[in-house]
Amino acid sequence: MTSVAQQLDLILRGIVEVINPNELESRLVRSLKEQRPLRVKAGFDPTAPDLHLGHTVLIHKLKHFQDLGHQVIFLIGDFTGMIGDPTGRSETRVALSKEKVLENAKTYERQIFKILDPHKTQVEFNSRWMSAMTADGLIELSAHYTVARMLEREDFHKRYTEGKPISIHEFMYPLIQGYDSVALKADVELGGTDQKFNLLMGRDLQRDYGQDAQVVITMPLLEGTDGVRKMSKSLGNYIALEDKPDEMFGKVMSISDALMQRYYELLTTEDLERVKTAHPMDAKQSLAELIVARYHGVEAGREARAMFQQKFQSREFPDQPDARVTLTSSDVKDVVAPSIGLVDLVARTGLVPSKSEARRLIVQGGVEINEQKFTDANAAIPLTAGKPLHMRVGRRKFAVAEYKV
RNA sequence: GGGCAGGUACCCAAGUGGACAAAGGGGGCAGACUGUAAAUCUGCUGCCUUAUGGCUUCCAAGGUUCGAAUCCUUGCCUGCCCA
Repeated sequence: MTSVAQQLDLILRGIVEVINPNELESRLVRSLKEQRPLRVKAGFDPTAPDLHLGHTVLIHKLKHFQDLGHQVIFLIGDFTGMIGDPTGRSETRVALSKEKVLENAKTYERQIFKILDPHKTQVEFNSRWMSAMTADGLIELSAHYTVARMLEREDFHKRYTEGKPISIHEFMYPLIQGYDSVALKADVELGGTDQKFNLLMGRDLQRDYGQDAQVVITMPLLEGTDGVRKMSKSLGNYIALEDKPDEMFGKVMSISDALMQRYYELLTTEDLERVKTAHPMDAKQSLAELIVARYHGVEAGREARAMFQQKFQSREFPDQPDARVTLTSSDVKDVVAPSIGLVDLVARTGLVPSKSEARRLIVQGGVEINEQKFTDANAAIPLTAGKPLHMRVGRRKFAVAEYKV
């Protein structure tokens, strides 16, 4: 086994905070002495099995522990996911069926095992112990914490002072997350900096339940593609692990140079000094290729890069368009001189949500056919069998429309 | 349980009987500029058959009115104060 100093070196890389560092060290010492791996836990929401790069900051840290021989626990908060939406607002979270939860879990595994070793990872669901808990147990659990302390949590505090609604059950979130640590006898819990309150709850509860308090390690939140707000699905600024290679590549390329540095720092082990001296665009392409390769394979990474260069740097029509449309004689008015309205043609590609949107796009100069810009929405496009139309729809979408008699 | 204030488009937020598909901001999309960058500037941003056109929107359901996001009634939801 690796020495404590070496372990700390890897564990502390890239983290924001350890609570508390001395405890971490003594646990590692004990673990080494007793030949007992630490139980390292990180929890994930079951409703969004669509993992994105933001999540991987945490998963990579789990991987570090795993590589050091510790027991990694990937906890799926299916029970917490079932009781409601913590951010309040109007959208009530739909309760997930057992089948759906299992399905989501499968999806999770498919994604996390691109990073973690499936044979060494313990996947848990908190419904395992929470569903079995009686109302008595829940009341007892709630008695371990006070409302005043609950309101210390930043978002609760903010909402409370701003007069925004907070439902009672939202208080159960941190409580249950903390109790998960009790149930799992966690030695370490990892989470984003925004999870600090919930992570500390685990420490308090473990002490109350007669266990050693877990060590808490917080990781930075990765900014989304907008470069400002944290990466999240609901903000739409995310790069999902299961994004198609081209899409993933494109999203990475659209980030700012400053953000690129950040991505290199948190998502790779590349030398940051070398990145700074490289041409920003080359560096960005290399980053994009690296990330695509990690989740789709080396070959896919190379292809995505080539495709990108073709599509956007050389402005060539891609080998694989985003949509293909086949038109037949039933789509045209006059079979002798077949043609189709431009708005209809664009709408038919399915690359715009409505005909109004198609019209707007055309008027604003966002549509090209065979490298010629068309801005008259009412234009009729003549069709010839065997001569497919190569269309650019918006900035980054391409379609091929073919007329067949 | 009582009193008060609210519920407007993806989000925030104006509007308090007709000129409202509804100000403004954010976000998004497009154009220019570029390195598909970012920043900046400009435009667009409910839907539909050609549009000086039609249709559906302002929590929900009724009602008043020639006409309602705007007034009335009931219901649902939220916050504050009192119990």
